[in-house]
Amino acid sequence: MRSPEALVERFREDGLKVTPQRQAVFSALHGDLTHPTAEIIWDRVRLQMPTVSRRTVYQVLNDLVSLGEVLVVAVDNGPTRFDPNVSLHDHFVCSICASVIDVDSDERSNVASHQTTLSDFPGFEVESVEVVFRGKCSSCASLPPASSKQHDTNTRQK
Amino acid sequence: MRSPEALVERFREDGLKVTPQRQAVFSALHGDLTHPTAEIIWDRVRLQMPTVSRRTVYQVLNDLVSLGEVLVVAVDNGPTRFDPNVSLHDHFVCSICASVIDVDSDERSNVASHQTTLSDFPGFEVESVEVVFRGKCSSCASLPPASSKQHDTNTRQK
DNA sequence: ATCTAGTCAACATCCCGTGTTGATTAGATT
DNA sequence: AATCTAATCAACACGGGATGTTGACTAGAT
Repeated sequence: MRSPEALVERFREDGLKVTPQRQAVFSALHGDLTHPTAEIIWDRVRLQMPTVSRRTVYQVLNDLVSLGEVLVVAVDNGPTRFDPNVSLHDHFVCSICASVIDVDSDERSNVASHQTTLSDFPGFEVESVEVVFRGKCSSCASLPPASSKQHDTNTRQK
Repeated sequence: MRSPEALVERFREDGLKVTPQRQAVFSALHGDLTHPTAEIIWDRVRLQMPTVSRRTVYQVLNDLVSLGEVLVVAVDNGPTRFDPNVSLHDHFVCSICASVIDVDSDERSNVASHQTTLSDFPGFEVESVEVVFRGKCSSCASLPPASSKQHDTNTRQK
């Protein structure tokens, strides 16, 4: 995602109005590396603009995705997470706290070779490749040394 | 996922009863490479057992996931998809028809090097790595040569 | 034959996201 | 400054997916 200022340009060029609500979403999302949900962004925007509607924030986020300025991170079954970082990178997903962390992949040359593998599938058009690491983040890995239930995949934090 | 017969053993060993409903889910899922949703499995089971409840099918699927016999595929925001193939493989996701296709990855040695990359994150415990390819499957790539809307990311099939 | 886990129906509830409507506000442009 | 029109708002309803609840009943496992 470009800077809020650049997005103002972009929106104007596309004939979209530059409203305070949209700008508030721009700055709420700018530089965020935590892959927030729409609800989180809404909460954040309301701190500065208490009357903004949920609908509008969802709308602006979808607009940003449609423009390719923001990516949707699809790594779990929870609510949609948004990623303003559209440059090439991977993700680590903590199986305990569900946090998503960026992983700069210097080894994308290796992944590129995966694309070669897909040439076994004639007619398929590969547009992107993402690598998802799963496991425990440093916080969750150090927390409960004992009392580890096995296969507790039904547990989900609220 | 093991064979329905082996799962019968497994369930008995774990003190779980081997009911016709559970066995029906076993065979409905066995050898399925299409990553079906719970609703699809429910429909399939009802062909042979019309009175089975939705609740029970969801329950059995969760049981299978908890036992590690079935994996959950988290590649989009739609309903949960189940994968009875627990061996090491990757996925291709069609951005048009949302179908998920297995990709045998002979290059997992490359991906292993990604795990090395994560050593930059002290304290993180990587448990699994998956590669997700996105693009158009052969069917969807050949269908509409013209009339391509740009950035139509809001469109979703029912 | 008994004990108890499973199952069932028929609800309700929750979450996430979107559709609707009609009134109002306020960018963009002239 | 006036106009046109997109955008926003409130206050809803709704939809899909999944789970919780209750109480009665069924049927594995021993």
